[in-house]
Amino acid sequence: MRSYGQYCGLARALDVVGDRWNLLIVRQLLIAPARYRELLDGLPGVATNLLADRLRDLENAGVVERRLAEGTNAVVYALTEWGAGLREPIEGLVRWSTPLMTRGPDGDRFDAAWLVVALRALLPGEPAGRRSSTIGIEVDGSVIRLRTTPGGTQVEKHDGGELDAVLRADAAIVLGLAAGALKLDDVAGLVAIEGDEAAVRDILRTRHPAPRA
Amino acid sequence: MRSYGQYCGLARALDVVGDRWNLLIVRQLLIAPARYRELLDGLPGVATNLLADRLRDLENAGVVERRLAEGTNAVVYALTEWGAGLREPIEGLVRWSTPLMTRGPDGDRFDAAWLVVALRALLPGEPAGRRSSTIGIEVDGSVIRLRTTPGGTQVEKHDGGELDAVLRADAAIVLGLAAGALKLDDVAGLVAIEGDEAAVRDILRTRHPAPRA
DNA sequence: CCGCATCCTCATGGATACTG
DNA sequence: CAGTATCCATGAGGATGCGG
Repeated sequence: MRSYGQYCGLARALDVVGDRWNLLIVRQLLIAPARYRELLDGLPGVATNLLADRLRDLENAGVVERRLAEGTNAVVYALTEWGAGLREPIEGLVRWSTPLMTRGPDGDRFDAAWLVVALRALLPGEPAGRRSSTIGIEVDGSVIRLRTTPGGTQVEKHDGGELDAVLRADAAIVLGLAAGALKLDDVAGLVAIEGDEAAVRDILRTRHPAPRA
Repeated sequence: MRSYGQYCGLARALDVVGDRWNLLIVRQLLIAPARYRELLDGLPGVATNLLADRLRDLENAGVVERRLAEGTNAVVYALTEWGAGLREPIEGLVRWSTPLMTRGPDGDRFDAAWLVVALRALLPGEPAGRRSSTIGIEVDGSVIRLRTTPGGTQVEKHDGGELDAVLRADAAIVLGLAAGALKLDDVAGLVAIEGDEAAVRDILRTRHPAPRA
């Protein structure tokens, strides 16, 4: 990218990550380190030459690093510690975007893994006096796991294990609930809950302040 | 801009503000509402047709609004309430960028007004038990004012009035101090302080956690 | 002057085919 | 699978024009 040529933190940050696709690549790596092919699949619409270019740029800038998967010679892309620091501004953009998400997917593609980033940005408000629980969010067949502890809420892909409850709904409903734009009782017919419903209500209670359109 | 076509908050946010120059325009309007010509001057490198295009885009998206200056028919651009919500992700990017700023302005252009955004992003950590004070930061002939209150720190352009102290240094030093990368005693020869030095040290004490390169 | 609109050139992005 | 190479469409950047 052409540099803005401005001695300003925002301008220099954008010199590094302002190029098209760059922050979406970082989003994918915030979910988990990934192979080239996984990135291609998780970034529908990207051209393969662009992905290769951007990964090189981000590596040279110190945002991304190539690792070798254990034993094999397979390359795995991951964020450096500094690159992982982009989580904060990215979460800020996700919170800011909630008015853009309420109209639903329209024709846009969707990948349930993106919810790992979005729910983490939207859910963990002040850790009110909550009890610990583990609930699953099932969207589009995939399950995201939320683990509530007194310190905050962990959001991960679910890879099996015990769940106190499972909430099943489509993406727009889940995001609306997490952002506080929807109340569980308002969309009762569109949501299925199995297990400890009180734990689900509890986890949806605290959140960051949401912007208004 | 071409939409990413992804039902993801980050992607939709970037559909709105991811285009080149957009976030820098928002930066200028976070400093203060501005006329077209002021934006042109505060955004060195932008082409005038691009600025006009982007302002139209941002207005259609609901980020920016045109106002009429009192009495006159002069157009003033300002952020909507939603647009002002971009302050959080922008401040996150500014904090993330500190490793990029320590090498100083190379040949980059600089405008002291940009410090209003940067210092606000870097300085207000937890409001430790500090006393209230008003200090000026003079960089490049311009003065920024920091008003410390128990609730936090205000950062504004200085338009006259009482100051408890004035710190004079160049931009890289000021940013290094605000980010915590520099200690006042380490750069004593490069900084001039007039007035209540203890108030200056006090205001530089609390800040956000800074990322490492 | 201010607030844009037009025109032109060139760098970048996007889609697809190809290679180690 | 993990990228390169190629070709074409789009958009940025700069100069300039023009009405209020």
